[in-house]
Amino acid sequence: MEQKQNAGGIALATDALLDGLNLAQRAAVIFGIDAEGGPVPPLLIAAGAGTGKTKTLAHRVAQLIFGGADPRRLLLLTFTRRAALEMTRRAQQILAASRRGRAVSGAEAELLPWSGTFHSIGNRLLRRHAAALSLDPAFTVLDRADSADLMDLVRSDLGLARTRSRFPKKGTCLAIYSYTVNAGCPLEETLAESYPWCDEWEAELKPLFAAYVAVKQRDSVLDYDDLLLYWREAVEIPGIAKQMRSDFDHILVDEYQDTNRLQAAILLALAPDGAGLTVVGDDAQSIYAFRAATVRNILDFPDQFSPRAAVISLEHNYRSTQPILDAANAVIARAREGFSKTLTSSKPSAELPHLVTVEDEDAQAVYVADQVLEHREAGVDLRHQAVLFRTSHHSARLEIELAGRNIPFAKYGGLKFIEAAHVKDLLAMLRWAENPHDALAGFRVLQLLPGIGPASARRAMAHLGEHSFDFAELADFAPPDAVALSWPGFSRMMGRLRDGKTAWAGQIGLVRAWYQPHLERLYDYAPSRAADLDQLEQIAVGYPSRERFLAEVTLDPPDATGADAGRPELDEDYLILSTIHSAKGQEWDAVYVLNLVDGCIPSDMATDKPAQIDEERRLLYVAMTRAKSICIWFSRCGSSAPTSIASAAATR
DNA sequence: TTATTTGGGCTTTTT
DNA sequence: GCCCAAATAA
Repeated sequence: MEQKQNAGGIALATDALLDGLNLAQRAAVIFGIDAEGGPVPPLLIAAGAGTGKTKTLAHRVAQLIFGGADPRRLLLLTFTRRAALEMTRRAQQILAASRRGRAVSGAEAELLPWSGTFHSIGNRLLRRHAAALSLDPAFTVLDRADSADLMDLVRSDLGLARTRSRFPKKGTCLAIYSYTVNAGCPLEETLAESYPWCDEWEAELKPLFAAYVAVKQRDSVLDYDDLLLYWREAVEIPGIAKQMRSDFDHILVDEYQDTNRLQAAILLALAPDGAGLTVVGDDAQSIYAFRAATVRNILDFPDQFSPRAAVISLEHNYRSTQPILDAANAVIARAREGFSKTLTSSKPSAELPHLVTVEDEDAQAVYVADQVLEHREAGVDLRHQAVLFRTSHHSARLEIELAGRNIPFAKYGGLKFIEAAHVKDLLAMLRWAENPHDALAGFRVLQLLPGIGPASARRAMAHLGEHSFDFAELADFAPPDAVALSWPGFSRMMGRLRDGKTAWAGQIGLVRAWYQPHLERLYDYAPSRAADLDQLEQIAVGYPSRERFLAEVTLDPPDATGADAGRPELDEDYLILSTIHSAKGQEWDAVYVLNLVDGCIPSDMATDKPAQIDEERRLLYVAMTRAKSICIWFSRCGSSAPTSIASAAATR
């Protein structure tokens, strides 16, 4: 039994912590952590698919804490909140298993209070430092759809609504803007590189984006990109940077291959010499270039520091059988750049992955459904099987087939619960109450009243602005005659949300009581929509304040399917349908990959440049490496171009 | 000024 | 099949 002493004389039970890890994993867990609690040099863990990345990172966290690190001064940045929770859970388990848990968990305080996505951590830090950044600490956060709506409002204000030919739609405008911000790439270049069909609108887009930024500032609203932008701005202010650096002793970043330049800049500012910084990722799984993620971050990481940062590779795969890995390796081997590594498995198998050629989508849907049922008969639960596809609508035909056969399923990566109109209505009321300057929220809320359209809504907001955004003053606004009867009830309700006497716990009830008749008037299927709002209310009671609830729900929306919110009909076994992007980090016994057809994978929109083809290749690689023992791809009769990714897989 | 209808047009992936 | 702008009705 190996024992070390740290400065405080506490024994480090190293063996217990390293139990069940292979050599490379152990090396990654203990790298640079000495018994004296001295500075820990920067480290890159290049972890291939299924190599125990989460386990290794969780052990490293535990090791740090054992070594004396304060878990409250540990920053853990993950790609989703699900990943953050998983990491915390496992670190806690490891600590408990080594009978030292009480030393760190204290009361019921969360083990790692600073774990989450870049965006949610940014949100919290910005509120903390709001004053120094001249930010309103009550700022509200716009989700993707809200941001697009705001872009649309600004566009009509600028008179860009009626143009000779079709102007890019709001979502496209936002995507372009977002890319320029996250990649730090000039508009002209962004258009030429990624949005060539919008090239002719450069002269209009420029003022549009400038106005969009100005309105966000005027209204104290931040979009997703702002959370990163302001954060970077904050770390460029010496006083704030110093504070933030001294708040965290260690920073661990998961899925580093999918971070963008802005995120890398923030990290570098927080840890200029790399001390305490650990990043984990797999360049072969970089699939978010469209969101300005750049694989350069992970490829260039070691050279950011002097001396160079250490790199430890994990190449032993515990998930898939060797034949599946052979096929996956063959796919990725054709990529042009990357740390080369070859995954090996400890699970030999005679069962080869299958490439099934079908006549058309109907045949594909029938075949998948047959196979799913067959595997269930053989003992593989539906929840251990997943169907993966490139774009959300690729599963449409299959969904019909599954419904027809009564096979329960849950779909990830499709519509989010939060995007439903009635949910947005309710959230807009709360958001407006939180931040009366949030004109977008106000605009939406006001138009819920029958008889109030864009023009009256604008007037009402102007009235509010003239009276220092005091909601009590809404009572004095003279609405159109048609609204005269319903106005007092409305203004009273909004006023109570901000009068300080109505506790957060009661606010949703207040809002819902007012909203119910409007819900029934505006939408079909009111009862099922009301049920959604029940669910939202359930989620809301878990948060201590309106501000926390609003931020969390927009930064980490629950799924439409309610899979983890526990809808009763989904408690039983169900099949997983998911986009490949949303399948990241997950694994299933059986995986079916739809539409290995030129135009689908690779997407017909991503074949212009070799770099895009490479990303499609990595996407297929991610899909294939989700499978533990059964992997079935679907190709189409008469579509096997020799250069296509499909043929690389088929050579197996 | 608001509410509803009609017809043309269509780049995916998500924090 | 959904989004969006323009036309029409109240």
